[in-house]
Amino acid sequence: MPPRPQLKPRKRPSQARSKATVEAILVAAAQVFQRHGYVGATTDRIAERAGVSVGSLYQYFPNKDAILVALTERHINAGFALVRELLAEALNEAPPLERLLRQFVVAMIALHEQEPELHRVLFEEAPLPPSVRRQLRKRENEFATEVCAFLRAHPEARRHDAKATAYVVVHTVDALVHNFILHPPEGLGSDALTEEIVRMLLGHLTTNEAS
Amino acid sequence: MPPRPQLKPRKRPSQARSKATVEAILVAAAQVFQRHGYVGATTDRIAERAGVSVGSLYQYFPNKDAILVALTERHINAGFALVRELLAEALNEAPPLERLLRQFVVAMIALHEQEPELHRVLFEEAPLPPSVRRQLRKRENEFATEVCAFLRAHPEARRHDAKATAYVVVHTVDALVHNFILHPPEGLGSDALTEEIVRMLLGHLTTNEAS
DNA sequence: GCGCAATATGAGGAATGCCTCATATTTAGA
DNA sequence: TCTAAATATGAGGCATTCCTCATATTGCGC
Repeated sequence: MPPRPQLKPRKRPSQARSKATVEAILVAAAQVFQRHGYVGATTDRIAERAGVSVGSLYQYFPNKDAILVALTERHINAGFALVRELLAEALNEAPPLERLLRQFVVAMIALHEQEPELHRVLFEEAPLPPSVRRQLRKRENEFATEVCAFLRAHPEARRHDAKATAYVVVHTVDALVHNFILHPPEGLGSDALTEEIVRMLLGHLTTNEAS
Repeated sequence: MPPRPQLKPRKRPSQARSKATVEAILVAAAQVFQRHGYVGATTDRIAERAGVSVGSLYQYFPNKDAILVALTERHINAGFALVRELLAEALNEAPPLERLLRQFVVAMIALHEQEPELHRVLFEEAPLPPSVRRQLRKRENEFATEVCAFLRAHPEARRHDAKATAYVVVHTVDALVHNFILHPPEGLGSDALTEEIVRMLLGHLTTNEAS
C-alpha cells in the first residue's frame, strides 16, 4: 500500500481512434464495475470487455483507480446536469412551491433509477479518493446554494436560516431517495415516499418562525 | 474472485485465553480498519497489532471479511443499544414530542461522533456482504416500527401514514447526521443542524392532514 | 508513397496479500 | 504428574492482480 499514485492520464488521446478507445474503456468499466463490483473489476477484465488490450488501457489511465475516478466524475456531472435540466424546466412556469418540490423529488428518483447498481458500487463500495469526495461535496454545496438563493426569492418560502434549510432540504431528498432506490424497503412505494417527502419539506419551508 | 466463502468462525473459542485472543483481534481490527482503510487492513497487520500470529487469527475467522462482518455487527449492536438507551431514558418522563425529537437527534449525533472514521470505513468503503446489509436494514426497520408504534400512541402526533412517516423520520435523521459528521460542511454547526431537523420533523409529525 | 508519431498489443515480471500447515506451547482434568 | 485437547506460531505456498515494455500496426502530413 504505497502512497496513492497519480490519477491523471499519462497520455491525452488526440486522434479519433484513441478517443474511441477511451470511450470504450469507460463504457466497459461502467458495465464491469456494475457486474463485478469494485474488487472484481480487474483492469484485464475491463480491457477485454472494451475490446482493447490492457496496454492500451494503461496508455490513458495510469491505474485502476483513475478509471474509477473518471467514471465517477462523468456520473456526477451527468447527474447534476439532469436534475438541473428538469428543475429549470419546472422553474420556467413560476410554479407553486409544492409543485416544484415534487418535481425535484421525482427528478432525483429518476436519476437514481438509472444504473442503480453502478451508483451503488461507485458511492457505497468503491474507495473513492478523498479528492473526489471533496469535489462531490463541493458540487452538492453549490447546488444547495442555488436552492438557497431560490428559497429567499420564492414568495411562499418563509424560513430564516436559509443556509441550514438548503442543506437539510438537498441532503434529505438525496439521502432518502438514494436509500430508497438502492435498498428498497418492503411495503413502501415510491409514490408514498414522494408524497411524504414533499409534505414534510413543504411544511418546513412554509412555516414562519421567529428564530 | 471465487464465490464468497463462508463467514462463520471455524472454531469457537472455549477457554478464556482464546476468548481474549478473539477480543484482541477485534479491537485491533477496529484500529487497523480505521487507520488504513479496508484495503490497507491486511490480515497480517491486524494480527500483528493484536499481538497474535496470523495463524491464530485464522483459527477463529475463516477469512478477512469474516472479521469485517463481526466488527460491523458489533458496531451496529452497540449503536442501536446506545440510541435505545438514550431514548428509553427520555421516554420515562413522558416528554413533549419536541423534547423527544431533540433527544433522538442528539443521541444520533453522539453515536456518530464516536469513531467516525471506523464508521466511514465500515459503511462507506468496505464491501459489506449483502447478508449484513440486509440485516442492518432489518434492524433499521424494526427500529422504525418502534418509532411507528410510538407515533400512533403519542398525543401530539397526528399523521396518518405512520409507516411512511416512521421510515422518513428515522432515515432522515440517520442520513443527515451521518453525512454531517462524516463530511462536515463549512458554515453549519451541529446545533443549527439539530434545530433545523427538529423543527422540520416536529412540524411534519404534528400537522394533521386528510390524506 | 514515405516516414514518423500515435496508437495498439499481450505475454509476463513484480509485488502483494490471503491463508495453510507442520510444529510448538499451554491448559484442563484425571 | 501426565496426557490429550486446545491454542499459538510464522515461514512460505499459491493465487491473483496490477502494470510494463518490447514490438507491431495504423494513420497523418508531406
